Amino acid sequence: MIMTGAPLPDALYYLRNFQRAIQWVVERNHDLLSRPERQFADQLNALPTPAQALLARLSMRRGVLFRRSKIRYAEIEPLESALDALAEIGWLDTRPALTLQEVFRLSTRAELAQRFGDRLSRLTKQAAYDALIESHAGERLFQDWLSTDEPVHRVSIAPMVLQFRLLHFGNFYQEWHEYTLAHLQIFKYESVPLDVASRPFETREEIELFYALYRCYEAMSEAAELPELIALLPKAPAGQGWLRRRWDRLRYHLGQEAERQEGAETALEMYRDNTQLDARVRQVRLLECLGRDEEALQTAHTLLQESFSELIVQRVSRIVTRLQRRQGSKVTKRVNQLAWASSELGLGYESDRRVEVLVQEHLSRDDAPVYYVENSLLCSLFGLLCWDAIFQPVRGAFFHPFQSAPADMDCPQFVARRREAFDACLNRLETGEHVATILRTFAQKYGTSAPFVHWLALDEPTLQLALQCIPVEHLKLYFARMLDDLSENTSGFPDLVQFFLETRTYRFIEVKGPGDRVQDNQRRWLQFCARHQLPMEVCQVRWA
DNA sequence: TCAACGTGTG
DNA sequence: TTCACACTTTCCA
DNA sequence: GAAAGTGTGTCTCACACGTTGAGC
Ligand SMILES: [Mn+2]
Ligand SMILES: [Mn+2]
Repeated sequence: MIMTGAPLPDALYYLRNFQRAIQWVVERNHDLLSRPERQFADQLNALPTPAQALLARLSMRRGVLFRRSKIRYAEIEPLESALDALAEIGWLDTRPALTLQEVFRLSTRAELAQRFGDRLSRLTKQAAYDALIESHAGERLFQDWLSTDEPVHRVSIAPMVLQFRLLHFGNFYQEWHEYTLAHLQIFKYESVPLDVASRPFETREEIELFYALYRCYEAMSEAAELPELIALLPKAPAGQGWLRRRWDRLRYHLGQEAERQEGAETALEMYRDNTQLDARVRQVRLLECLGRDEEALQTAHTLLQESFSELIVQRVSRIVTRLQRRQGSKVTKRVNQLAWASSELGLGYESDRRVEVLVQEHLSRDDAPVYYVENSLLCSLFGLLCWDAIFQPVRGAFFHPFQSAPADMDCPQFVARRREAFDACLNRLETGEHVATILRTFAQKYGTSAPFVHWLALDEPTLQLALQCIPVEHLKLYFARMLDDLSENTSGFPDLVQFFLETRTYRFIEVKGPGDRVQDNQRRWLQFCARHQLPMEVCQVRWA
Protein backbone atom coordinates (compact mmCIF):
# COMPACT_ATOMS: atom_id res chain seq x y z
CA MET A 1 0.00 0.00 0.00
CA ILE A 2 1.37 3.39 -0.97
CA MET A 3 1.15 5.83 1.88
CA THR A 4 2.58 8.94 0.29
CA GLY A 5 0.84 12.20 1.08
CA ALA A 6 1.09 13.76 -2.34
CA PRO A 7 -1.48 12.50 -4.85
CA LEU A 8 0.01 10.42 -7.61
CA PRO A 9 -0.11 12.11 -10.97
CA ASP A 10 -2.61 10.51 -13.28
CA ALA A 11 -0.48 8.36 -15.54
CA LEU A 12 -3.39 7.96 -17.95
CA TYR A 13 -4.28 11.66 -18.13
CA TYR A 14 -4.14 11.48 -21.92
CA LEU A 15 -6.61 8.62 -22.02
CA ARG A 16 -9.11 10.59 -19.94
CA ASN A 17 -8.79 13.43 -22.45
CA PHE A 18 -9.15 11.08 -25.39
CA GLN A 19 -12.24 9.47 -23.90
CA ARG A 20 -13.71 12.85 -23.08
CA ALA A 21 -13.14 14.04 -26.64
CA ILE A 22 -14.75 10.97 -28.20
CA GLN A 23 -17.65 11.28 -25.79
CA TRP A 24 -17.97 14.97 -26.67
CA VAL A 25 -18.45 14.06 -30.32
CA VAL A 26 -20.89 11.23 -29.61
CA GLU A 27 -23.06 13.42 -27.41
CA ARG A 28 -23.38 16.15 -29.99
CA ASN A 29 -23.62 14.18 -33.21
CA HIS A 30 -26.00 11.37 -32.49
CA ASP A 31 -27.99 11.97 -35.65
CA LEU A 32 -24.90 12.47 -37.81
CA LEU A 33 -22.78 9.49 -36.85
CA SER A 34 -22.71 6.52 -39.21
CA ARG A 35 -23.11 3.02 -37.92
CA PRO A 36 -19.34 2.28 -38.06
CA GLU A 37 -18.67 5.53 -36.20
CA ARG A 38 -21.09 4.67 -33.41
CA GLN A 39 -19.61 1.21 -33.34
CA PHE A 40 -16.11 2.62 -32.98
CA ALA A 41 -17.14 4.65 -29.95
CA ASP A 42 -18.81 1.64 -28.35
CA GLN A 43 -15.93 -0.70 -29.08
CA LEU A 44 -13.47 1.77 -27.66
CA ASN A 45 -15.40 1.88 -24.41
CA ALA A 46 -15.47 -1.88 -24.24
CA LEU A 47 -11.72 -2.29 -24.71
CA PRO A 48 -9.47 -3.01 -21.72
CA THR A 49 -7.96 0.20 -20.40
CA PRO A 50 -4.37 -0.54 -21.53
CA ALA A 51 -5.57 -1.08 -25.09
CA GLN A 52 -7.52 2.18 -25.04
CA ALA A 53 -4.49 3.96 -23.66
CA LEU A 54 -2.28 2.51 -26.38
CA LEU A 55 -4.61 3.67 -29.11
CA ALA A 56 -4.73 7.13 -27.57
CA ARG A 57 -0.92 7.26 -27.38
CA LEU A 58 -0.42 6.11 -30.96
CA SER A 59 -3.14 8.45 -32.24
CA MET A 60 -1.24 11.39 -30.84
CA ARG A 61 1.96 10.46 -32.62
CA ARG A 62 2.83 11.37 -36.16
CA GLY A 63 1.94 8.90 -38.89
CA VAL A 64 0.36 5.48 -38.65
CA LEU A 65 3.43 3.22 -38.82
CA PHE A 66 5.48 2.41 -35.74
CA ARG A 67 8.39 0.14 -35.06
CA ARG A 68 7.74 -2.22 -32.21
CA SER A 69 10.83 -0.94 -30.39
CA LYS A 70 9.44 2.59 -30.48
CA ILE A 71 6.26 1.59 -28.72
CA ARG A 72 7.07 1.56 -25.03
CA TYR A 73 5.09 3.14 -22.26
CA ALA A 74 5.67 2.70 -18.57
CA GLU A 75 1.96 2.88 -17.82
CA ILE A 76 0.91 0.35 -20.48
CA GLU A 77 1.92 -3.07 -19.25
CA PRO A 78 1.85 -5.71 -20.50
CA LEU A 79 2.17 -4.11 -23.86
CA GLU A 80 1.65 -7.35 -25.76
CA SER A 81 -1.89 -7.83 -24.57
CA ALA A 82 -2.78 -4.23 -25.43
CA LEU A 83 -1.39 -4.77 -28.93
CA ASP A 84 -3.28 -8.05 -29.22
CA ALA A 85 -6.54 -6.45 -28.16
CA LEU A 86 -6.24 -3.78 -30.82
CA ALA A 87 -5.18 -6.29 -33.46
CA GLU A 88 -8.05 -8.60 -32.61
CA ILE A 89 -10.72 -6.07 -33.56
CA GLY A 90 -8.82 -5.01 -36.65
CA TRP A 91 -7.66 -1.62 -35.42
CA LEU A 92 -4.01 -2.53 -35.62
CA ASP A 93 -2.26 -4.34 -38.47
CA THR A 94 0.68 -6.12 -36.86
CA ARG A 95 2.18 -7.25 -40.15
CA PRO A 96 1.56 -4.51 -42.72
CA ALA A 97 3.11 -4.56 -46.18
CA LEU A 98 5.42 -1.56 -46.57
CA THR A 99 6.75 0.41 -49.51
CA LEU A 100 10.41 1.32 -49.78
CA GLN A 101 9.52 4.87 -48.88
CA GLU A 102 7.89 3.76 -45.66
CA VAL A 103 10.87 1.58 -44.82
CA PHE A 104 13.17 4.55 -45.33
CA ARG A 105 11.10 6.68 -42.98
CA LEU A 106 11.20 3.98 -40.33
CA SER A 107 14.89 3.11 -40.54
CA THR A 108 18.16 4.82 -39.77
CA ARG A 109 20.93 5.35 -42.25
CA ALA A 110 23.04 2.72 -40.59
CA GLU A 111 20.36 0.06 -40.88
CA LEU A 112 19.73 0.90 -44.52
CA ALA A 113 23.45 0.85 -45.27
CA GLN A 114 23.72 -2.61 -43.78
CA ARG A 115 20.93 -3.87 -46.00
CA PHE A 116 21.59 -1.99 -49.24
CA GLY A 117 25.36 -1.76 -49.12
CA ASP A 118 27.93 0.59 -47.78
CA ARG A 119 27.87 2.86 -50.81
CA LEU A 120 24.70 4.22 -49.26
CA SER A 121 26.67 5.73 -46.43
CA ARG A 122 28.16 8.26 -48.79
CA LEU A 123 24.74 9.42 -49.98
CA THR A 124 22.03 11.28 -48.17
CA LYS A 125 18.96 9.27 -47.31
CA GLN A 126 16.97 11.02 -50.02
CA ALA A 127 19.61 10.41 -52.68
CA ALA A 128 19.85 6.76 -51.71
CA TYR A 129 16.10 6.42 -51.95
CA ASP A 130 16.04 7.98 -55.41
CA ALA A 131 18.72 5.55 -56.53
CA LEU A 132 16.97 2.49 -55.14
CA ILE A 133 13.31 3.11 -55.87
CA GLU A 134 13.55 1.95 -59.49
CA SER A 135 14.72 -1.50 -58.56
CA HIS A 136 12.74 -1.84 -55.33
CA ALA A 137 9.12 -1.17 -56.15
CA GLY A 138 6.29 -3.05 -54.45
CA GLU A 139 5.41 -3.81 -50.87
CA ARG A 140 6.89 -6.23 -48.40
CA LEU A 141 6.94 -6.95 -44.70
CA PHE A 142 9.41 -4.93 -42.68
CA GLN A 143 11.22 -8.13 -41.73
CA ASP A 144 11.58 -8.94 -45.41
CA TRP A 145 12.94 -5.53 -46.32
CA LEU A 146 15.57 -5.54 -43.60
CA SER A 147 17.03 -8.61 -42.03
CA THR A 148 15.53 -8.11 -38.62
CA ASP A 149 13.09 -9.71 -36.22
CA GLU A 150 11.55 -6.42 -35.27
CA PRO A 151 7.99 -5.95 -36.48
CA VAL A 152 6.32 -2.74 -37.62
CA HIS A 153 2.67 -2.02 -36.84
CA ARG A 154 0.12 0.04 -38.68
CA VAL A 155 -2.75 1.77 -36.90
CA SER A 156 -5.44 0.92 -39.41
CA ILE A 157 -8.21 2.61 -37.44
CA ALA A 158 -6.44 5.96 -37.85
CA PRO A 159 -8.91 7.36 -40.42
CA MET A 160 -11.73 6.83 -37.94
CA VAL A 161 -9.79 8.63 -35.22
CA LEU A 162 -9.16 11.46 -37.65
CA GLN A 163 -12.87 11.63 -38.41
CA PHE A 164 -13.63 12.09 -34.72
CA ARG A 165 -10.96 14.75 -34.49
CA LEU A 166 -12.63 16.63 -37.32
CA LEU A 167 -16.07 16.28 -35.76
CA HIS A 168 -14.61 17.59 -32.52
CA PHE A 169 -12.54 20.56 -33.69
CA GLY A 170 -14.09 21.35 -37.05
CA ASN A 171 -10.59 21.51 -38.56
CA PHE A 172 -7.50 19.40 -39.14
CA TYR A 173 -4.89 21.63 -37.58
CA GLN A 174 -5.90 21.17 -33.96
CA GLU A 175 -4.87 17.91 -32.36
CA TRP A 176 -5.65 15.90 -29.24
CA HIS A 177 -2.76 17.63 -27.49
CA GLU A 178 -4.98 20.70 -27.15
CA TYR A 179 -6.49 19.09 -24.08
CA THR A 180 -3.13 18.69 -22.39
CA LEU A 181 -1.77 22.05 -23.46
CA ALA A 182 -4.87 23.86 -22.29
CA HIS A 183 -4.79 21.95 -19.04
CA LEU A 184 -1.18 22.96 -18.48
CA GLN A 185 -2.17 26.55 -19.26
CA ILE A 186 0.30 26.62 -22.12
CA PHE A 187 -2.56 27.52 -24.41
CA LYS A 188 -5.22 29.63 -22.80
CA TYR A 189 -8.71 29.83 -24.19
CA GLU A 190 -11.74 31.86 -23.21
CA SER A 191 -14.41 29.70 -21.70
CA VAL A 192 -17.67 30.08 -23.54
CA PRO A 193 -20.78 28.16 -22.52
CA LEU A 194 -21.30 25.25 -24.91
CA ASP A 195 -24.48 23.22 -24.93
CA VAL A 196 -25.05 19.83 -26.53
CA ALA A 197 -26.30 21.54 -29.69
CA SER A 198 -22.85 23.07 -30.31
CA ARG A 199 -21.09 21.29 -33.13
CA PRO A 200 -19.13 22.23 -36.24
CA PHE A 201 -21.18 20.30 -38.80
CA GLU A 202 -24.93 20.04 -39.21
CA THR A 203 -25.14 17.52 -42.03
CA ARG A 204 -23.22 14.63 -43.46
CA GLU A 205 -22.86 16.63 -46.70
CA GLU A 206 -21.02 19.36 -44.83
CA ILE A 207 -18.52 16.84 -43.51
CA GLU A 208 -17.96 15.45 -46.99
CA LEU A 209 -17.60 18.97 -48.33
CA PHE A 210 -14.92 19.72 -45.77
CA TYR A 211 -12.92 16.68 -46.85
CA ALA A 212 -13.35 17.62 -50.51
CA LEU A 213 -12.15 21.18 -49.94
CA TYR A 214 -9.21 19.85 -48.00
CA ARG A 215 -8.21 17.41 -50.73
CA CYS A 216 -8.38 20.18 -53.31
CA TYR A 217 -6.21 22.50 -51.20
CA GLU A 218 -3.74 19.66 -50.72
CA ALA A 219 -3.53 19.05 -54.44
CA MET A 220 -2.93 22.75 -55.01
CA SER A 221 -0.11 22.88 -52.50
CA GLU A 222 1.42 19.89 -54.26
CA ALA A 223 1.38 21.88 -57.50
CA ALA A 224 -1.13 19.74 -59.35
CA GLU A 225 -2.15 20.56 -62.90
CA LEU A 226 -5.21 22.72 -63.48
CA PRO A 227 -7.61 20.07 -64.87
CA GLU A 228 -6.90 17.83 -61.91
CA LEU A 229 -7.58 20.68 -59.49
CA ILE A 230 -10.84 21.63 -61.17
CA ALA A 231 -11.94 18.01 -61.04
CA LEU A 232 -11.34 18.05 -57.28
CA LEU A 233 -13.43 21.20 -56.74
CA PRO A 234 -16.69 20.16 -55.10
CA LYS A 235 -20.06 21.50 -56.21
CA ALA A 236 -21.44 24.65 -54.64
CA PRO A 237 -22.57 24.03 -51.08
CA ALA A 238 -26.24 24.51 -50.30
CA GLY A 239 -25.96 26.88 -47.37
CA GLN A 240 -24.30 30.23 -46.78
CA GLY A 241 -22.33 29.29 -43.71
CA TRP A 242 -18.62 29.10 -43.06
CA LEU A 243 -18.20 26.24 -45.53
CA ARG A 244 -19.54 28.40 -48.35
CA ARG A 245 -16.94 31.04 -47.52
CA ARG A 246 -14.24 28.41 -47.55
CA TRP A 247 -15.53 27.16 -50.88
CA ASP A 248 -15.34 30.67 -52.32
CA ARG A 249 -11.87 31.21 -50.93
CA LEU A 250 -10.76 27.97 -52.52
CA ARG A 251 -12.20 29.12 -55.85
CA TYR A 252 -10.34 32.41 -55.50
CA HIS A 253 -7.06 30.55 -55.01
CA LEU A 254 -7.90 28.17 -57.84
CA GLY A 255 -8.50 31.20 -60.03
CA GLN A 256 -5.07 32.58 -59.22
CA GLU A 257 -3.54 29.19 -59.93
CA ALA A 258 -5.44 29.12 -63.23
CA GLU A 259 -4.01 32.52 -64.16
CA ARG A 260 -0.52 31.20 -63.50
CA GLN A 261 -1.25 28.17 -65.69
CA GLU A 262 -2.62 30.28 -68.55
CA GLY A 263 -6.22 29.29 -67.92
CA ALA A 264 -7.86 32.71 -68.06
CA GLU A 265 -11.32 31.37 -68.85
CA THR A 266 -11.16 28.96 -65.94
CA ALA A 267 -10.01 31.78 -63.70
CA LEU A 268 -12.92 33.98 -64.74
CA GLU A 269 -15.23 31.07 -63.99
CA MET A 270 -13.79 30.83 -60.50
CA TYR A 271 -14.19 34.57 -59.83
CA ARG A 272 -17.70 34.89 -61.23
CA ASP A 273 -20.45 34.86 -58.56
CA ASN A 274 -17.78 34.59 -55.91
CA THR A 275 -18.93 36.09 -52.62
CA GLN A 276 -15.34 36.92 -51.66
CA LEU A 277 -14.90 40.49 -52.80
CA ASP A 278 -11.19 39.92 -53.47
CA ALA A 279 -12.21 37.53 -56.18
CA ARG A 280 -14.57 40.00 -57.78
CA VAL A 281 -11.88 42.67 -57.93
CA ARG A 282 -9.56 40.14 -59.48
CA GLN A 283 -12.26 39.34 -62.02
CA VAL A 284 -12.35 42.97 -63.12
CA ARG A 285 -8.57 43.15 -63.25
CA LEU A 286 -8.31 39.99 -65.32
CA LEU A 287 -10.93 41.23 -67.80
CA GLU A 288 -8.90 44.40 -68.11
CA CYS A 289 -5.73 42.42 -68.80
CA LEU A 290 -7.56 40.40 -71.43
CA GLY A 291 -8.66 43.58 -73.16
CA ARG A 292 -12.34 42.85 -72.59
CA ASP A 293 -13.00 46.43 -71.60
CA GLU A 294 -16.78 46.47 -71.85
CA GLU A 295 -17.18 43.41 -69.67
CA ALA A 296 -14.65 44.80 -67.23
CA LEU A 297 -16.50 48.12 -66.92
CA GLN A 298 -19.81 46.33 -66.57
CA THR A 299 -18.52 44.09 -63.79
CA ALA A 300 -16.81 47.01 -62.11
CA HIS A 301 -19.98 49.04 -61.95
CA THR A 302 -22.02 46.14 -60.62
CA LEU A 303 -19.38 45.61 -57.97
CA LEU A 304 -19.30 49.26 -56.96
CA GLN A 305 -23.04 49.31 -56.59
CA GLU A 306 -23.14 46.12 -54.54
CA SER A 307 -20.38 47.04 -52.16
CA PHE A 308 -19.76 49.92 -49.82
CA SER A 309 -16.29 48.73 -49.03
CA GLU A 310 -13.60 51.40 -49.29
CA LEU A 311 -11.11 48.80 -50.36
CA ILE A 312 -13.27 47.87 -53.33
CA VAL A 313 -13.82 51.49 -54.26
CA GLN A 314 -10.10 52.13 -54.00
CA ARG A 315 -9.01 49.22 -56.14
CA VAL A 316 -11.84 49.13 -58.67
CA SER A 317 -11.86 52.84 -59.41
CA ARG A 318 -8.19 52.66 -60.29
CA ILE A 319 -9.01 50.05 -62.88
CA VAL A 320 -12.02 52.00 -64.14
CA THR A 321 -9.90 55.11 -64.61
CA ARG A 322 -7.45 53.18 -66.77
CA LEU A 323 -10.23 51.60 -68.80
CA GLN A 324 -11.94 54.90 -69.44
CA ARG A 325 -8.68 56.48 -70.50
CA ARG A 326 -7.99 53.57 -72.82
CA GLN A 327 -11.43 53.92 -74.39
CA GLY A 328 -10.90 57.63 -74.84
CA SER A 329 -14.02 58.38 -72.87
CA LYS A 330 -14.25 60.91 -70.12
CA VAL A 331 -12.57 59.92 -66.91
CA THR A 332 -14.87 60.03 -63.91
CA LYS A 333 -13.41 62.49 -61.44
CA ARG A 334 -12.02 61.01 -58.29
CA VAL A 335 -13.63 62.18 -55.12
CA ASN A 336 -11.52 64.84 -53.50
CA GLN A 337 -8.52 63.21 -51.91
CA LEU A 338 -7.62 64.83 -48.64
CA ALA A 339 -3.96 65.34 -47.98
CA TRP A 340 -2.42 64.10 -44.76
CA ALA A 341 0.42 65.65 -42.80
CA SER A 342 3.85 64.62 -43.98
CA SER A 343 7.33 65.56 -42.87
CA GLU A 344 10.88 64.77 -43.95
CA LEU A 345 13.68 63.56 -41.79
CA GLY A 346 17.36 63.03 -42.58
CA LEU A 347 18.98 60.18 -40.67
CA GLY A 348 22.29 58.32 -40.79
CA TYR A 349 21.91 54.92 -42.40
CA GLU A 350 22.40 51.90 -40.17
CA SER A 351 22.22 48.62 -42.03
CA ASP A 352 21.50 46.51 -38.98
CA ARG A 353 18.56 48.47 -37.63
CA ARG A 354 15.09 49.05 -38.93
CA VAL A 355 14.27 52.54 -40.04
CA GLU A 356 11.19 52.55 -37.78
CA VAL A 357 13.44 52.07 -34.75
CA LEU A 358 15.79 54.83 -35.89
CA VAL A 359 12.91 57.29 -36.12
CA GLN A 360 11.53 56.07 -32.82
CA GLU A 361 14.82 56.82 -31.08
CA HIS A 362 15.23 60.11 -32.87
CA LEU A 363 11.83 61.42 -31.84
CA SER A 364 11.57 59.92 -28.39
CA ARG A 365 11.96 62.32 -25.45
CA ASP A 366 11.50 61.88 -21.72
CA ASP A 367 8.24 63.77 -21.75
CA ALA A 368 7.17 62.34 -25.12
CA PRO A 369 8.02 58.65 -25.43
CA VAL A 370 7.57 56.92 -28.78
CA TYR A 371 6.41 53.31 -29.15
CA TYR A 372 6.69 51.05 -32.17
CA VAL A 373 3.20 49.55 -32.17
CA GLU A 374 1.81 49.21 -35.70
CA ASN A 375 -1.56 47.43 -35.38
CA SER A 376 -1.04 46.19 -31.87
CA LEU A 377 -2.17 49.26 -29.94
CA LEU A 378 -5.53 50.13 -31.45
CA CYS A 379 -6.43 46.54 -32.24
CA SER A 380 -5.67 45.48 -28.68
CA LEU A 381 -7.65 48.35 -27.18
CA PHE A 382 -10.53 47.38 -29.43
CA GLY A 383 -10.28 43.69 -28.59
CA LEU A 384 -10.11 44.36 -24.86
CA LEU A 385 -13.05 46.75 -24.89
CA CYS A 386 -15.23 44.50 -27.05
CA TRP A 387 -14.18 41.21 -25.42
CA ASP A 388 -17.71 40.32 -24.31
CA ALA A 389 -19.20 40.95 -27.73
CA ILE A 390 -16.52 38.92 -29.51
CA PHE A 391 -16.98 35.96 -27.17
CA GLN A 392 -20.73 36.27 -26.93
CA PRO A 393 -22.13 32.72 -27.15
CA VAL A 394 -23.86 33.18 -30.47
CA ARG A 395 -25.42 29.99 -31.79
CA GLY A 396 -23.03 28.09 -34.03
CA ALA A 397 -20.06 30.32 -33.27
CA PHE A 398 -18.50 28.11 -30.60
CA PHE A 399 -18.43 24.35 -30.59
CA HIS A 400 -15.40 23.21 -28.61
CA PRO A 401 -13.41 24.57 -25.66
CA PHE A 402 -10.26 25.44 -27.60
CA GLN A 403 -11.37 28.22 -29.91
CA SER A 404 -9.47 31.48 -30.00
CA ALA A 405 -12.23 33.17 -31.99
CA PRO A 406 -15.86 32.63 -32.93
CA ALA A 407 -16.23 30.55 -36.08
CA ASP A 408 -18.09 33.29 -37.95
CA MET A 409 -15.45 35.98 -37.41
CA ASP A 410 -14.73 36.27 -41.13
CA CYS A 411 -18.41 36.48 -41.98
CA PRO A 412 -19.72 39.86 -43.21
CA GLN A 413 -22.62 39.60 -40.76
CA PHE A 414 -20.36 39.01 -37.79
CA VAL A 415 -20.89 42.45 -36.29
CA ALA A 416 -24.56 42.70 -37.26
CA ARG A 417 -25.30 39.47 -35.40
CA ARG A 418 -23.83 40.98 -32.24
CA ARG A 419 -24.87 44.57 -32.81
CA GLU A 420 -26.35 45.05 -29.36
CA ALA A 421 -23.38 43.54 -27.60
CA PHE A 422 -20.94 45.70 -29.57
CA ASP A 423 -23.05 48.78 -28.91
CA ALA A 424 -23.01 47.97 -25.23
CA CYS A 425 -19.20 47.74 -25.32
CA LEU A 426 -18.86 50.99 -27.25
CA ASN A 427 -21.29 52.66 -24.91
CA ARG A 428 -18.68 52.39 -22.20
CA LEU A 429 -16.80 55.07 -24.07
CA GLU A 430 -19.76 57.35 -23.40
CA THR A 431 -19.99 56.53 -19.72
CA GLY A 432 -16.26 56.56 -19.14
CA GLU A 433 -16.26 52.92 -18.00
CA HIS A 434 -14.04 51.96 -20.91
CA VAL A 435 -10.78 52.57 -19.04
CA ALA A 436 -11.75 50.27 -16.22
CA THR A 437 -13.10 47.67 -18.66
CA ILE A 438 -9.96 47.61 -20.74
CA LEU A 439 -7.61 47.42 -17.79
CA ARG A 440 -9.69 44.77 -16.06
CA THR A 441 -9.89 42.61 -19.18
CA PHE A 442 -6.15 43.02 -19.68
CA ALA A 443 -5.45 41.81 -16.16
CA GLN A 444 -8.04 39.04 -16.05
CA LYS A 445 -7.63 37.57 -19.53
CA TYR A 446 -3.91 38.09 -19.98
CA GLY A 447 -2.51 35.50 -22.38
CA THR A 448 -5.88 34.15 -23.41
CA SER A 449 -5.86 33.51 -27.12
CA ALA A 450 -8.16 36.10 -28.69
CA PRO A 451 -8.57 38.02 -31.91
CA PHE A 452 -7.13 41.55 -32.10
CA VAL A 453 -5.32 41.40 -28.77
CA HIS A 454 -1.51 41.31 -28.90
CA TRP A 455 -0.64 40.50 -25.29
CA LEU A 456 3.12 40.58 -25.67
CA ALA A 457 3.17 43.96 -27.38
CA LEU A 458 1.60 45.71 -24.42
CA ASP A 459 1.94 46.20 -20.72
CA GLU A 460 -0.32 47.91 -18.26
CA PRO A 461 1.61 51.19 -17.99
CA THR A 462 1.59 51.64 -21.77
CA LEU A 463 -2.11 50.89 -21.84
CA GLN A 464 -2.71 53.46 -19.11
CA LEU A 465 -0.66 56.01 -20.97
CA ALA A 466 -2.53 55.43 -24.19
CA LEU A 467 -5.88 55.78 -22.46
CA GLN A 468 -4.73 59.03 -20.84
CA CYS A 469 -3.44 60.57 -24.04
CA ILE A 470 -5.94 59.42 -26.67
CA PRO A 471 -9.22 61.31 -26.20
CA VAL A 472 -12.29 59.18 -25.96
CA GLU A 473 -13.80 60.96 -28.96
CA HIS A 474 -10.89 59.70 -31.02
CA LEU A 475 -11.27 56.15 -29.76
CA LYS A 476 -14.91 56.25 -30.81
CA LEU A 477 -13.93 57.21 -34.33
CA TYR A 478 -11.21 54.59 -34.63
CA PHE A 479 -13.38 51.80 -33.25
CA ALA A 480 -16.41 52.74 -35.31
CA ARG A 481 -14.38 52.50 -38.47
CA MET A 482 -12.87 49.18 -37.42
CA LEU A 483 -16.35 47.83 -36.73
CA ASP A 484 -17.48 49.01 -40.13
CA ASP A 485 -15.40 46.26 -41.66
CA LEU A 486 -13.25 44.20 -39.34
CA SER A 487 -11.38 42.40 -42.09
CA GLU A 488 -10.42 45.58 -43.95
CA ASN A 489 -9.94 48.07 -41.15
CA THR A 490 -7.93 46.26 -38.53
CA SER A 491 -4.61 46.69 -40.28
CA GLY A 492 -2.69 49.57 -41.78
CA PHE A 493 -2.13 51.48 -38.54
CA PRO A 494 1.05 53.54 -38.40
CA ASP A 495 4.37 52.24 -37.14
CA LEU A 496 4.83 54.63 -34.24
CA VAL A 497 2.78 56.38 -31.62
CA GLN A 498 4.05 59.25 -29.52
CA PHE A 499 2.48 60.28 -26.22
CA PHE A 500 2.97 63.85 -24.97
CA LEU A 501 2.80 63.60 -21.21
CA GLU A 502 2.39 67.30 -20.38
CA THR A 503 -0.47 68.03 -22.71
CA ARG A 504 -1.95 64.55 -22.63
CA THR A 505 -2.00 64.38 -26.40
CA TYR A 506 -0.56 61.95 -28.93
CA ARG A 507 0.23 61.41 -32.59
CA PHE A 508 0.58 58.42 -34.90
CA ILE A 509 3.54 58.37 -37.25
CA GLU A 510 3.91 56.12 -40.28
CA VAL A 511 7.59 55.81 -41.15
CA LYS A 512 8.57 55.55 -44.78
CA GLY A 513 12.16 54.85 -45.67
CA PRO A 514 13.55 55.71 -49.08
CA GLY A 515 11.87 53.44 -51.61
CA ASP A 516 8.93 52.58 -49.36
CA ARG A 517 5.47 53.93 -50.11
CA VAL A 518 2.15 54.19 -48.37
CA GLN A 519 0.12 51.02 -48.85
CA ASP A 520 -3.56 50.87 -49.69
CA ASN A 521 -4.77 50.11 -46.17
CA GLN A 522 -2.42 52.73 -44.69
CA ARG A 523 -3.71 55.29 -47.16
CA ARG A 524 -7.31 54.59 -46.15
CA TRP A 525 -6.51 55.22 -42.49
CA LEU A 526 -4.54 58.36 -43.34
CA GLN A 527 -7.48 59.74 -45.30
CA PHE A 528 -9.93 58.83 -42.60
CA CYS A 529 -7.80 60.62 -40.03
CA ALA A 530 -7.37 63.66 -42.25
CA ARG A 531 -11.12 63.82 -42.66
CA HIS A 532 -11.75 63.66 -38.92
CA GLN A 533 -8.77 65.72 -37.80
CA LEU A 534 -7.09 62.83 -36.05
CA PRO A 535 -3.32 63.15 -35.52
CA MET A 536 -1.81 60.70 -37.97
CA GLU A 537 1.11 61.66 -40.16
CA VAL A 538 3.80 60.26 -42.43
CA CYS A 539 7.51 60.69 -41.80
CA GLN A 540 9.61 60.40 -44.95
CA VAL A 541 13.15 59.38 -44.13
CA ARG A 542 16.12 60.10 -46.38
CA TRP A 543 19.63 58.94 -45.62
CA ALA A 544 21.76 61.91 -44.67
C1' DT B 1 32.40 15.52 -33.34
C1' DC B 2 28.78 18.66 -33.22
C1' DA B 3 25.16 21.82 -34.72
C1' DA B 4 20.76 21.46 -36.73
C1' DC B 5 16.78 19.16 -37.10
C1' DG B 6 12.80 16.11 -36.01
C1' DT B 7 9.91 13.82 -32.73
C1' DG B 8 7.61 12.84 -28.46
C1' DT B 9 6.08 14.39 -23.93
C1' DG B 10 3.46 16.76 -20.10
C1' DT C 1 -1.95 27.60 -40.63
C1' DT C 2 -0.80 32.36 -41.95
C1' DC C 3 -0.39 37.48 -41.99
C1' DA C 4 1.10 42.15 -42.25
C1' DC C 5 4.51 44.92 -43.94
C1' DA C 6 8.67 46.21 -46.58
C1' DC C 7 11.41 45.93 -50.54
C1' DT C 8 12.05 44.93 -55.54
C1' DT C 9 11.19 45.06 -60.46
C1' DT C 10 8.43 46.16 -64.38
C1' DC C 11 5.28 48.67 -66.99
C1' DC C 12 2.78 52.71 -68.29
C1' DA C 13 1.21 57.56 -68.84
C1' DG D 1 1.59 55.71 -59.89
C1' DA D 2 0.14 51.03 -60.16
C1' DA D 3 0.74 46.04 -60.18
C1' DA D 4 3.01 41.94 -59.23
C1' DG D 5 6.40 39.18 -57.02
C1' DT D 6 9.63 38.31 -53.21
C1' DG D 7 11.49 38.63 -48.53
C1' DT D 8 11.12 39.15 -43.46
C1' DG D 9 9.71 39.01 -38.89
C1' DT D 10 6.16 37.55 -36.14
C1' DC D 11 3.53 33.72 -34.63
C1' DT D 12 6.66 30.21 -31.82
C1' DC D 13 5.37 25.74 -25.48
C1' DA D 14 9.69 24.24 -23.40
C1' DC D 15 12.43 20.64 -23.01
C1' DA D 16 14.71 16.03 -23.65
C1' DC D 17 16.43 12.89 -26.69
C1' DG D 18 17.76 10.68 -30.98
C1' DT D 19 19.14 11.14 -35.83
C1' DT D 20 21.37 13.29 -39.62
C1' DG D 21 25.04 14.85 -42.31
C1' DA D 22 28.94 17.83 -42.99
C1' DG D 23 33.42 19.01 -41.30
C1' DC D 24 37.43 17.35 -38.93
MN1 LIG E 1 5.37 49.20 -40.55
MN1 LIG F 1 6.31 52.15 -42.29
